Amino acid sequence: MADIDPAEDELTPPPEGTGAISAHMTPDRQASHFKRARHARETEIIEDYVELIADLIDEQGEARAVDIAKRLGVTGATVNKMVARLKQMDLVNAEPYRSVFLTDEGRQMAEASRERHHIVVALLRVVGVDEATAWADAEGMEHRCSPETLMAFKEFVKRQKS
Amino acid sequence: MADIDPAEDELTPPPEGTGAISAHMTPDRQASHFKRARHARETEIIEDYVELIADLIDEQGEARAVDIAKRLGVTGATVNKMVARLKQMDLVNAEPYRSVFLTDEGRQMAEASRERHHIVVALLRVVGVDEATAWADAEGMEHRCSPETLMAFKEFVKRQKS
DNA sequence: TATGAAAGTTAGCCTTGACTAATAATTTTA
DNA sequence: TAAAATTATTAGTCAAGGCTAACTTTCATA
Repeated sequence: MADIDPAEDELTPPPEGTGAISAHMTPDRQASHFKRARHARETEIIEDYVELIADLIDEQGEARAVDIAKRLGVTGATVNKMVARLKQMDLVNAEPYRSVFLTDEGRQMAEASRERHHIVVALLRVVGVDEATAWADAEGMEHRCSPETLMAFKEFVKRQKS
Repeated sequence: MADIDPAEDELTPPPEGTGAISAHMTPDRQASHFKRARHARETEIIEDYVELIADLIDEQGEARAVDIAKRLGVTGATVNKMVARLKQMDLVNAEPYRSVFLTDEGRQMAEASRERHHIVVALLRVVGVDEATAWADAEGMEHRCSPETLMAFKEFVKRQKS
């Protein structure tokens, strides 16, 4: 869990757009995009776990490590370690040999994550991506859309449907 | 650098869609999505470096470690280590204390990556995302779109413009 | 209720991608 | 051309997120 410094605007004047860097881009601004991307990479695994735990609870009443492992395609040991981390972050409650439950904070994260997921799927469907691909691709994309982009997706989907 | 097994279809019948898992989804299929996502996370850093090196070469004639570091927002040491890895992967040519150049393979990857980037930006613009946000978000999203989705984006943008 | 299978835990290892600090090479410039 | 400044390299550290193997606990059932 690292950086992301928000105060990285208003810098040197933008370079003329000869190369691949576009007009509104500066090295520092670009650096902050990459920092954002690194941050997203760090949080998305957490979000995947939390969202999946929510799914399991809603579907089966509880989230067992073995099911988490199965769905994520990782070993039980990995799940165990990760759940410990989630617990430390106060996203889940977990006792040894018992299944995993979400804290309020965890539930909130799961809901948010799930909503983003659905919005991305809806957008993909609207622009012509087939169902299966939409679900597959949304898995990765949902974590990388800013609130602005998600809002735009939502609006756009709504417009298309009317 | 890991797995991704393609042969993960045609499994147990899909569960009834009561919970968050959708009709066409099975644990195994979901697992393969997550495996895909993990794989994407591994490759996207490589792609970011390669694309950036191409940008620098096109803009300034060469890619120096110090510039790569500046734009990526990492230290020189990190760049150094990463360049060594890229070299080992035959994506770049690099000699000690000299700047970095792309191999044919690297150049090819950069072009592909850049094209994806532009398609995603175009799509985002079309659905109403503002320029700056589009560039920022595309940075992360470009690596997570399947060829099918990118094709759909391309088609959709073309349709909207006519 | 004993026991064996299934699930959970723990320890130890590996790779990635970041970092800092120290050192070396190269460039710039006085 | 030397000294100073910049840039590159190397060594060592760290956390994350995987893994396997060995072990313990739980639970279903014979």
